[in-house]
Amino acid sequence: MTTPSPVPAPAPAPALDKAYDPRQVEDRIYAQWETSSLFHADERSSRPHFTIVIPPPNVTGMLTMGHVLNNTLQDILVRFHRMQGRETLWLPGTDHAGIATQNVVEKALAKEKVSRHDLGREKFLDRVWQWKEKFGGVIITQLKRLGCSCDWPRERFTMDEGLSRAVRECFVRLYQAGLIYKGKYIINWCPRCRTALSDEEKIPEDTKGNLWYIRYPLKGGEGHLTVATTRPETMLGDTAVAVNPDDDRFRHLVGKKVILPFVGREIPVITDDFVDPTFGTGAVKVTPAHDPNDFEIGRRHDLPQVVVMDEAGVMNAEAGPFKGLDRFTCREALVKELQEKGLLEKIEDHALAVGHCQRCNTVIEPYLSDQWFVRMKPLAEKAIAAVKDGTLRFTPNRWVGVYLHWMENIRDWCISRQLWWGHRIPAYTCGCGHLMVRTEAPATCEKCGAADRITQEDDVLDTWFSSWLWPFSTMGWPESTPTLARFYPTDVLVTGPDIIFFWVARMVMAGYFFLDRCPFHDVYFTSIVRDMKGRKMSKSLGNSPDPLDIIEKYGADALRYTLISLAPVGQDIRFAAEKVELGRNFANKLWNASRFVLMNLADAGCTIEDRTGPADPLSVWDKWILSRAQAAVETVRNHLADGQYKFNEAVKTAYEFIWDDFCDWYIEMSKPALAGADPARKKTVQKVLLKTLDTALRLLHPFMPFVTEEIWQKLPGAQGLLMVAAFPAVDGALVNVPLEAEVRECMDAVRVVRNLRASANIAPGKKVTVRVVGGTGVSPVFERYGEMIRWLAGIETLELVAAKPRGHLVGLMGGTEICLNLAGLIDAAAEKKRVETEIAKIEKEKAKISGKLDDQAFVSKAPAEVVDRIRDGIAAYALQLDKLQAYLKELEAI
RNA sequence: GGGCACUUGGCUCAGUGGAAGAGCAUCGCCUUCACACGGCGGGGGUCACAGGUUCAAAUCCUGUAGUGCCCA
Repeated sequence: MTTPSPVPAPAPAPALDKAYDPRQVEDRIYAQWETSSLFHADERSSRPHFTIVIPPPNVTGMLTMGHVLNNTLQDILVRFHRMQGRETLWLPGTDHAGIATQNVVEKALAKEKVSRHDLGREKFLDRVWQWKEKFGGVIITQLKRLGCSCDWPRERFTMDEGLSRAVRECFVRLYQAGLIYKGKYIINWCPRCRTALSDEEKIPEDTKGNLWYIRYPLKGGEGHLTVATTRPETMLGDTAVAVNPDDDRFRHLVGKKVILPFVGREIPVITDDFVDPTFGTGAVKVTPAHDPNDFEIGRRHDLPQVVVMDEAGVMNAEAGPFKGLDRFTCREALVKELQEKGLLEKIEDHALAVGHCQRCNTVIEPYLSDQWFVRMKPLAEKAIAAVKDGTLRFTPNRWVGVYLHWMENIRDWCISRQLWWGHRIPAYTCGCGHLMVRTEAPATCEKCGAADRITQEDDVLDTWFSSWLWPFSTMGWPESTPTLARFYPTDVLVTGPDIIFFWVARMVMAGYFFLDRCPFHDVYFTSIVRDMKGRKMSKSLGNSPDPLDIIEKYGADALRYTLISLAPVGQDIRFAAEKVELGRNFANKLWNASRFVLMNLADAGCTIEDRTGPADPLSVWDKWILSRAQAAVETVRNHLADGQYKFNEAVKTAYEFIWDDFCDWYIEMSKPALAGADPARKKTVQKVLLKTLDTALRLLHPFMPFVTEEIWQKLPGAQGLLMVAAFPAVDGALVNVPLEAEVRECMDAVRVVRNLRASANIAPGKKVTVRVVGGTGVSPVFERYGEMIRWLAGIETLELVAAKPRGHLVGLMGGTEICLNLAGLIDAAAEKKRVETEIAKIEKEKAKISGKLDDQAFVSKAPAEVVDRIRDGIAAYALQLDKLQAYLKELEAI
């Protein structure tokens, strides 16, 4: 008899619907979680913490498949650690996305036929804020649909007051440290956005262009000097022609002057090491105001800088006859004119990488202008060391190379943007010319004392200038808050490799500079979600399914499961919405297994708190599933450990445990006991079923939180919420490896019989007679576990016999003949064919390994264990062949 | 031009030195009292190609081809 449960018998479990319907569950469960306040991290808690800050999505953004993957991974980690009792903070928020947001609002204004300039800066910003309040942050709601367990009351926005203060503080400190400067340099300019961009925001695209060979007439004489260029329109801004100092072809021209066509300027022929004598003619035009290399040459030779176009990419007065033309129109017109004047020597095809604006894809113009920069080299040192000494770990590890290459060749960061939406640069200039960098606007000029002549910089800062502070600005920095003290540094950053420079690297630098701590110890770089043709998902291609539609159709758990199982570490994913059926089917399988368990628990009187003990007559099958559960728990824990992050392996383990071990085998094994006459046995099985289901639900919860929570709460004895129930730990006492091997043998026996049944087309419900040849001792599993084998294989009579009976189909388990009685009704021809195929297959396998033994080198050098295994294998095959051939002879005799 | 990754059954992908795996698709049987979003069983691959290391290579090395990404 079992020990009576100390807890009063719970009410009979409610019957589950026949199929799982996520739409009836998800919103309700999420509301339950949210109102429980269990997403909230308490900074007063003394438990060890686990912290993740969300990569803040753009406030204009909508949930994409990329977000789904990224945030599901974070949620898995967060839920996994929360269930282990860590004080867990997942800090959410959104990013103000300067250019993107300004573009969106400007587009809306355009419909009213208003430009931002019509409104003026202040009114425009009011409109942006209005827009943000109304439409911004839709993505937050969408993340909730996904099941994300963020600490929502802590949600932050990069433009909110606290973070803006952090940005100003950061700017001032860097300025005071001499790491911020302002100056006239060549920067990347987007003529459509009309702002400067950082090097990282310039996207190079391979383009088929041309190389134009242009003749510059020599001053005061006959002839000309020919230069080759990919951008002829910039010739209007040329202030020199340069050749390599070692190039003898041009030696006689150095120091002479040439006349710049169209504008008539006399420009010198100079020498500079930068010039590659093998490119074009070996002579290059020098345009210091429109090319970064020419800019450097210009500085070395003190050349004038002539800007020939305006901020919109339209040629200005310096362009002479081409004034007022767009830069591309100008190119065409200018080339045509050159041709007519006989100054165009030739045109060659030339492939080159043209920079495009990350936001609007307009061709970037290298442009001379006054901008603010951060000196990066000093910041990079600690960030390099962190990765090299293992303080900071990347998964997959290969991104270390990319990171280090960028860090070690780091260039100064252009941080000013000619936009309105963003953090305005906290620099103030007095009419007297004095510059003041302050976190708050100075009331009077510290130099001349004037109060009414101070103006703030018009420009705003690069959006990433606020994002790089995200891991600590969201926690209240520069104040020293309890949250910061408790939860910084964070643990893991989960993000895409596409923003390794934009964000990851810069966060590391900021973390060290401002807090002298690496902001996280692990970075997990996610896969990129592509369509089935391998193309990146994008709005313009229209190949990105809306995750919300998928959630509506299949459920959030299904989407989470499918994406995770498709995402091996470091590999891109090919995704199609139909694949989510995988996850839906799994959720349904789990639902129905639970339904079965709950239906069979009505009279059990046990709860999930009950353990099986000495009083419970545990069968081999009970012990088997409990042992399998330990294996699954251990594997999942290992796969999710720091530095592993094998999410796909982890979820696969849970899947196989639930589907294969629990559903396909244990549930089937439990049926005889549940229907049997032995109440003690039945009670034990009920306990094991409940226990195993409980473990399975806890194990799977981080991956599929909704369905597991919904089911778990229906389990007898479940108290509170699964999301804070303990994650399973391995119970070593339940691990039984030899027993698992024995059960595997039973399964093999069952499979052999099922196989024979299928080949003879016997209906599943029809019971059969099976005779095992060899009598006692040959195959102990039949003696010991005959009862279960009979049940699982649909056998009425199972006998051990000394000799192979007639009129039976024969199958082999190892060398043991398993014979299915067909009462002589054998389709001899079909059976002969089956056996012949089988023989051929085994012979092929045998031949494959036999060759090895003939090789002396193998026998002498390979480990004995390997050689033995091959020997055993050959012997086993030989035995099987013997039996099958004998059987074949009998068949032929029929 | 340089670097990184990938190339395994029809499709999508696991598998890092010892007898080729999963899911989907496909074929056969079954609407059996958890589940047809299911069960049982089957078929299907000289692991891109060529060399090399090793007793042994899908796995390690070199090269070639193709694909993708990053950098210049």
